[in-house]
Amino acid sequence: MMERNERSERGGKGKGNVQRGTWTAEEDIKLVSYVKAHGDKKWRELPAKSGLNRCGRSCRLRWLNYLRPGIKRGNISEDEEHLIIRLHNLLGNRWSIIAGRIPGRTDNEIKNHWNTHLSKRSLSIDDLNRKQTHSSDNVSALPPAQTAPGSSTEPPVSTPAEQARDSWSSWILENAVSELDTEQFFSFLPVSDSVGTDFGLDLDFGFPCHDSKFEVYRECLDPQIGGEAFESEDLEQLLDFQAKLLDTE
DNA sequence: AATCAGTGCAACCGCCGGTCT
DNA sequence: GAGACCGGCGGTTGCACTGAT
Repeated sequence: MMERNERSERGGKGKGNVQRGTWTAEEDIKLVSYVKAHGDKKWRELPAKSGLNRCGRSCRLRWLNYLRPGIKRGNISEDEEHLIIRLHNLLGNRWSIIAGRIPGRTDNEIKNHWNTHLSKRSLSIDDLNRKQTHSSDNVSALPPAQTAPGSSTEPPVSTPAEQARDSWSSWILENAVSELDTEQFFSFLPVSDSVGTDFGLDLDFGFPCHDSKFEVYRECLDPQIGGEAFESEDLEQLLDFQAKLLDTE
Protein backbone atom coordinates (compact mmCIF):
# COMPACT_ATOMS: atom_id res chain seq x y z
CA MET A 1 0.00 0.00 0.00
CA MET A 2 1.18 3.47 -0.79
CA GLU A 3 2.47 5.44 2.17
CA ARG A 4 0.10 8.09 3.30
CA ASN A 5 2.92 10.60 3.15
CA GLU A 6 2.69 10.33 -0.59
CA ARG A 7 -1.03 10.83 -0.58
CA SER A 8 -3.16 13.46 1.04
CA GLU A 9 -2.40 16.73 2.67
CA ARG A 10 -5.35 16.19 4.95
CA GLY A 11 -6.15 19.03 7.23
CA GLY A 12 -3.59 21.53 5.99
CA LYS A 13 -2.73 24.23 8.45
CA GLY A 14 -4.57 24.16 11.73
CA LYS A 15 -5.02 26.70 14.45
CA GLY A 16 -2.13 29.08 14.85
CA ASN A 17 -0.57 27.95 11.60
CA VAL A 18 0.32 24.56 13.04
CA GLN A 19 0.80 21.90 10.38
CA ARG A 20 -1.80 19.15 10.38
CA GLY A 21 -2.59 16.11 8.36
CA THR A 22 -0.24 13.54 6.96
CA TRP A 23 3.32 13.56 8.18
CA THR A 24 6.14 14.04 5.71
CA ALA A 25 9.39 12.06 5.69
CA GLU A 26 11.29 15.14 6.83
CA GLU A 27 8.98 15.61 9.79
CA ASP A 28 9.41 11.97 10.72
CA ILE A 29 13.17 12.33 10.64
CA LYS A 30 13.05 15.41 12.86
CA LEU A 31 10.76 13.69 15.33
CA VAL A 32 12.79 10.50 15.51
CA SER A 33 16.08 12.28 15.96
CA TYR A 34 14.65 14.50 18.66
CA VAL A 35 13.08 11.63 20.59
CA LYS A 36 16.27 9.59 20.34
CA ALA A 37 18.22 12.48 21.80
CA HIS A 38 15.77 13.68 24.45
CA GLY A 39 13.31 10.89 25.11
CA ASP A 40 9.61 10.54 24.47
CA LYS A 41 8.30 12.85 27.18
CA LYS A 42 7.51 16.55 27.32
CA TRP A 43 5.47 16.48 24.17
CA ARG A 44 4.29 20.02 24.69
CA GLU A 45 7.76 21.50 24.31
CA LEU A 46 8.94 18.97 21.76
CA PRO A 47 7.68 20.78 18.62
CA ALA A 48 9.45 24.04 19.41
CA LYS A 49 12.70 22.36 20.38
CA SER A 50 12.71 19.93 17.48
CA GLY A 51 11.76 22.49 14.88
CA LEU A 52 8.50 20.75 14.05
CA ASN A 53 5.50 22.88 13.21
CA ARG A 54 3.14 20.40 14.87
CA CYS A 55 1.23 20.29 18.09
CA GLY A 56 2.67 18.09 20.82
CA ARG A 57 -0.21 15.68 20.73
CA SER A 58 0.24 15.09 17.04
CA CYS A 59 3.94 14.36 17.63
CA ARG A 60 3.11 11.94 20.40
CA LEU A 61 0.58 10.13 18.28
CA ARG A 62 2.94 9.88 15.32
CA TRP A 63 5.69 8.50 17.54
CA LEU A 64 3.57 5.99 19.40
CA ASN A 65 1.65 4.67 16.43
CA TYR A 66 4.18 4.78 13.68
CA LEU A 67 7.77 5.68 14.48
CA ARG A 68 8.40 3.99 17.81
CA PRO A 69 10.90 1.12 17.63
CA GLY A 70 9.39 -2.34 17.70
CA ILE A 71 6.21 -1.43 15.87
CA LYS A 72 5.03 -4.27 13.67
CA ARG A 73 3.65 -3.15 10.37
CA GLY A 74 1.54 -5.20 8.04
CA ASN A 75 -1.05 -7.90 8.33
CA ILE A 76 -2.31 -9.05 11.69
CA SER A 77 -1.84 -12.78 11.94
CA GLU A 78 -4.59 -15.26 12.71
CA ASP A 79 -3.10 -15.89 16.15
CA GLU A 80 -3.08 -12.20 16.87
CA GLU A 81 -6.68 -11.95 15.69
CA HIS A 82 -7.70 -14.73 18.03
CA LEU A 83 -5.94 -13.02 20.86
CA ILE A 84 -7.62 -9.71 20.10
CA ILE A 85 -11.02 -11.38 20.05
CA ARG A 86 -10.38 -13.13 23.36
CA LEU A 87 -9.11 -10.00 25.03
CA HIS A 88 -11.93 -7.93 23.61
CA ASN A 89 -14.37 -10.46 24.97
CA LEU A 90 -12.83 -9.95 28.38
CA LEU A 91 -12.08 -6.26 28.36
CA GLY A 92 -14.32 -4.59 25.84
CA ASN A 93 -12.94 -1.55 24.05
CA ARG A 94 -9.93 -1.11 26.29
CA TRP A 95 -7.59 -0.95 23.36
CA SER A 96 -4.50 0.21 25.18
CA ILE A 97 -4.60 -2.75 27.55
CA ILE A 98 -5.27 -5.13 24.69
CA ALA A 99 -2.39 -3.61 22.74
CA GLY A 100 -0.16 -4.00 25.76
CA ARG A 101 -0.60 -7.76 25.50
CA ILE A 102 0.21 -7.92 21.80
CA PRO A 103 3.83 -6.97 21.25
CA GLY A 104 4.49 -4.62 18.38
CA ARG A 105 0.88 -3.62 17.87
CA THR A 106 -0.55 -0.25 18.81
CA ASP A 107 -3.93 0.48 20.31
CA ASN A 108 -4.84 2.47 17.22
CA GLU A 109 -3.98 -0.40 14.92
CA ILE A 110 -5.92 -2.91 16.97
CA LYS A 111 -8.86 -0.57 17.26
CA ASN A 112 -8.86 -0.01 13.50
CA HIS A 113 -8.55 -3.72 12.82
CA TRP A 114 -11.40 -4.48 15.16
CA ASN A 115 -13.66 -1.83 13.69
CA THR A 116 -12.95 -2.71 10.09
CA HIS A 117 -12.61 -6.50 10.25
CA LEU A 118 -13.47 -8.24 13.48
CA SER A 119 -16.54 -6.38 14.66
CA LYS A 120 -18.31 -7.23 11.44
CA ARG A 121 -17.57 -10.88 11.92
CA SER A 122 -18.70 -10.55 15.55
CA LEU A 123 -16.74 -13.59 16.63
CA SER A 124 -17.29 -14.81 20.14
CA ILE A 125 -15.14 -16.98 22.38
CA ASP A 126 -17.44 -19.85 21.51
CA ASP A 127 -16.77 -19.34 17.82
CA LEU A 128 -13.06 -19.38 18.51
CA ASN A 129 -13.35 -22.52 20.60
CA ARG A 130 -15.18 -24.33 17.86
CA LYS A 131 -12.63 -23.21 15.32
CA GLN A 132 -9.67 -24.23 17.48
CA THR A 133 -11.19 -27.53 18.50
CA HIS A 134 -11.51 -28.42 14.87
CA SER A 135 -8.10 -27.16 13.90
CA SER A 136 -6.03 -28.98 16.51
CA ASP A 137 -6.51 -31.87 18.89
CA ASN A 138 -3.73 -30.53 21.05
CA VAL A 139 -5.46 -27.26 21.75
CA SER A 140 -7.85 -26.98 24.63
CA ALA A 141 -10.92 -24.88 24.17
CA LEU A 142 -11.88 -22.19 26.58
CA PRO A 143 -15.04 -22.85 28.52
CA PRO A 144 -18.01 -20.78 27.44
CA ALA A 145 -17.64 -17.28 28.82
CA GLN A 146 -20.86 -17.45 30.78
CA THR A 147 -20.04 -20.70 32.56
CA ALA A 148 -19.90 -20.05 36.26
CA PRO A 149 -17.29 -21.83 38.34
CA GLY A 150 -18.64 -24.67 40.36
CA SER A 151 -21.82 -24.94 38.38
CA SER A 152 -23.47 -28.32 38.34
CA THR A 153 -22.99 -28.69 34.60
CA GLU A 154 -19.23 -28.20 34.76
CA PRO A 155 -17.40 -31.16 33.25
CA PRO A 156 -15.00 -33.14 35.46
CA VAL A 157 -11.45 -31.75 35.63
CA SER A 158 -9.05 -33.96 33.80
CA THR A 159 -6.23 -32.36 31.87
CA PRO A 160 -3.22 -30.72 33.54
CA ALA A 161 -4.29 -27.36 32.17
CA GLU A 162 -7.75 -27.75 33.62
CA GLN A 163 -6.32 -28.84 36.97
CA ALA A 164 -4.04 -25.85 36.93
CA ARG A 165 -6.93 -23.58 36.12
CA ASP A 166 -8.89 -25.07 38.95
CA SER A 167 -6.08 -24.52 41.41
CA TRP A 168 -5.63 -20.93 40.28
CA SER A 169 -9.34 -20.41 40.57
CA SER A 170 -9.39 -21.89 44.06
CA TRP A 171 -6.54 -19.72 45.13
CA ILE A 172 -8.31 -16.58 43.96
CA LEU A 173 -11.50 -17.66 45.63
CA GLU A 174 -9.66 -18.31 48.88
CA ASN A 175 -7.59 -15.16 48.71
CA ALA A 176 -10.00 -12.86 47.01
CA VAL A 177 -8.89 -9.34 46.44
CA SER A 178 -11.43 -6.55 46.58
CA GLU A 179 -9.15 -3.88 45.20
CA LEU A 180 -8.19 -5.91 42.19
CA ASP A 181 -9.39 -4.37 38.97
CA THR A 182 -8.97 -5.56 35.45
CA GLU A 183 -5.89 -3.54 34.75
CA GLN A 184 -4.11 -4.63 37.89
CA PHE A 185 -4.95 -8.22 37.14
CA PHE A 186 -3.56 -8.05 33.66
CA SER A 187 -0.49 -6.24 34.87
CA PHE A 188 0.40 -9.47 36.66
CA LEU A 189 0.83 -11.25 33.40
CA PRO A 190 4.11 -11.03 31.56
CA VAL A 191 3.92 -9.63 28.07
CA SER A 192 4.15 -12.46 25.61
CA ASP A 193 7.04 -12.80 23.17
CA SER A 194 5.24 -15.28 21.05
CA VAL A 195 1.54 -14.98 20.77
CA GLY A 196 0.89 -18.50 19.65
CA THR A 197 2.56 -20.29 22.51
CA ASP A 198 2.54 -17.73 25.26
CA PHE A 199 -1.11 -16.95 25.23
CA GLY A 200 -2.53 -20.35 25.77
CA LEU A 201 -3.07 -21.58 22.27
CA ASP A 202 -1.19 -24.60 23.47
CA LEU A 203 -2.54 -25.43 26.89
CA ASP A 204 -1.05 -28.82 27.38
CA PHE A 205 1.39 -28.02 30.14
CA GLY A 206 1.24 -28.28 33.85
CA PHE A 207 0.80 -24.73 34.96
CA PRO A 208 -1.91 -22.16 34.57
CA CYS A 209 -1.60 -20.62 31.16
CA HIS A 210 -2.68 -17.06 30.63
CA ASP A 211 -5.97 -17.93 29.04
CA SER A 212 -6.85 -19.89 32.12
CA LYS A 213 -6.12 -16.85 34.21
CA PHE A 214 -8.15 -14.66 31.94
CA GLU A 215 -11.04 -17.02 32.16
CA VAL A 216 -10.80 -17.38 35.91
CA TYR A 217 -10.65 -13.63 36.20
CA ARG A 218 -13.70 -13.32 34.02
CA GLU A 219 -15.60 -15.95 35.92
CA CYS A 220 -14.65 -14.77 39.38
CA LEU A 221 -14.19 -11.04 39.18
CA ASP A 222 -15.96 -9.61 36.19
CA PRO A 223 -19.28 -8.31 37.50
CA GLN A 224 -20.74 -8.38 34.01
CA ILE A 225 -20.41 -12.13 34.03
CA GLY A 226 -21.91 -12.37 37.44
CA GLY A 227 -18.70 -12.66 39.39
CA GLU A 228 -19.07 -11.81 43.02
CA ALA A 229 -17.48 -8.85 44.69
CA PHE A 230 -14.79 -10.09 47.00
CA GLU A 231 -14.14 -8.85 50.48
CA SER A 232 -10.43 -8.97 50.95
CA GLU A 233 -7.46 -6.69 51.01
CA ASP A 234 -4.57 -9.00 50.35
CA LEU A 235 -3.14 -7.71 47.11
CA GLU A 236 0.38 -8.39 48.37
CA GLN A 237 -0.42 -12.05 48.71
CA LEU A 238 -1.54 -12.20 45.13
CA LEU A 239 1.64 -10.48 44.01
CA ASP A 240 3.71 -12.99 45.97
CA PHE A 241 1.81 -15.77 44.39
CA GLN A 242 2.44 -14.33 40.99
CA ALA A 243 6.16 -14.11 41.72
CA LYS A 244 6.22 -17.79 42.70
CA LEU A 245 4.21 -18.60 39.64
CA LEU A 246 6.66 -16.87 37.35
CA ASP A 247 9.61 -18.53 39.11
CA THR A 248 8.08 -21.91 38.53
CA GLU A 249 7.42 -21.12 34.92
C1' DA B 1 -13.20 4.63 -19.42
C1' DA B 2 -15.98 6.75 -15.99
C1' DT B 3 -18.50 6.65 -11.90
C1' DC B 4 -19.84 5.15 -7.50
C1' DA B 5 -19.83 2.71 -3.12
C1' DG B 6 -17.27 0.32 0.14
C1' DT B 7 -12.93 -0.30 2.68
C1' DG B 8 -8.71 0.57 5.34
C1' DC B 9 -6.24 3.30 8.23
C1' DA B 10 -3.61 7.55 9.71
C1' DA B 11 -4.74 11.36 12.13
C1' DC B 12 -7.69 14.33 14.86
C1' DC B 13 -10.85 15.43 18.73
C1' DG B 14 -12.99 15.54 23.20
C1' DC B 15 -12.76 13.84 27.56
C1' DC B 16 -10.68 12.27 31.78
C1' DG B 17 -7.43 11.53 35.46
C1' DG B 18 -2.99 12.55 37.45
C1' DT B 19 0.44 15.94 38.59
C1' DC B 20 2.17 20.39 39.39
C1' DT B 21 1.96 25.13 41.05
C1' DG C 1 -8.09 23.17 47.95
C1' DA C 2 -8.32 25.11 43.23
C1' DG C 3 -6.96 25.81 38.79
C1' DA C 4 -3.77 24.91 35.00
C1' DC C 5 -1.28 21.78 32.53
C1' DC C 6 -0.22 17.47 30.46
C1' DG C 7 -0.43 12.76 28.86
C1' DG C 8 -3.28 9.00 27.67
C1' DC C 9 -7.44 6.88 25.98
C1' DG C 10 -11.39 5.70 23.02
C1' DG C 11 -14.36 7.44 19.41
C1' DT C 12 -14.66 9.58 15.09
C1' DT C 13 -13.34 11.65 10.75
C1' DG C 14 -11.67 12.13 6.18
C1' DC C 15 -9.28 10.67 2.24
C1' DA C 16 -6.77 7.43 -0.93
C1' DC C 17 -7.45 3.09 -2.67
C1' DT C 18 -10.10 -0.76 -4.74
C1' DG C 19 -13.57 -3.30 -6.82
C1' DA C 20 -18.08 -3.42 -8.93
C1' DT C 21 -21.15 -1.67 -12.35
